[in-house]
Amino acid sequence: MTAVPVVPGCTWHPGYLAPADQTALLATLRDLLRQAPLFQPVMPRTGTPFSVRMTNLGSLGWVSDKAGYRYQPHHPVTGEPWPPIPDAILAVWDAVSGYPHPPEACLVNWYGPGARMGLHQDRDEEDLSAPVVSLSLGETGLFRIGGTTRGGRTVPVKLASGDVLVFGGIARLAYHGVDRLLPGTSTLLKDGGRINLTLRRVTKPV
DNA sequence: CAGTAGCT
DNA sequence: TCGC
Repeated sequence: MTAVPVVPGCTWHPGYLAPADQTALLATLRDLLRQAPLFQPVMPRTGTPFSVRMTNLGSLGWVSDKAGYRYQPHHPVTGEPWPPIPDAILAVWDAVSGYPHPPEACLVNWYGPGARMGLHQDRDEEDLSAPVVSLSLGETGLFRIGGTTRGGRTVPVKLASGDVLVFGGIARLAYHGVDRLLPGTSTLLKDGGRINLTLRRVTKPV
């Protein structure tokens, strides 16, 4: 498996998932999205909506609303527990994370045309010793990752469908985001757009 | 168009 | 301040 270093602590696995596996995973996701529909998060305090829609799988899911960022065990709209993380996704974590405990959260970010994600840190987890594992499906996203402070150099990565990105260790708190999508770069999603699955360990294992 | 300041 |  190709492992491309991006910045120290961050490794890119281009084409990790074969096209047939991407199609199968997408079918699984579509089924799960019926149980845990996409919702539109908003920024704390201001209520400014995100341009991505999201949902979660796993025992804990990341949400953002006017009260703040947090992990919670239930869907904010339906009140139902998040569906379990499918085995095909857990297998990716097992293969690339180097972490001996399963992820608790699989954040599903759905990028429609024009959606983006400003530079930010993932820092709402209690266990920062586990890496963040990201899996891309659909159109290529212009991803960017830098250091642990704003204002430093950042490195662009074109994350295509099937790519896996891992950032942990010194890169666990790296600023990262998605500038924009490259339209027409994938036919996996009929209407275009991109799905990003982000796997995280939230609590410290007992 | 990338990167950042500055906003509320 | 995971947006603009």
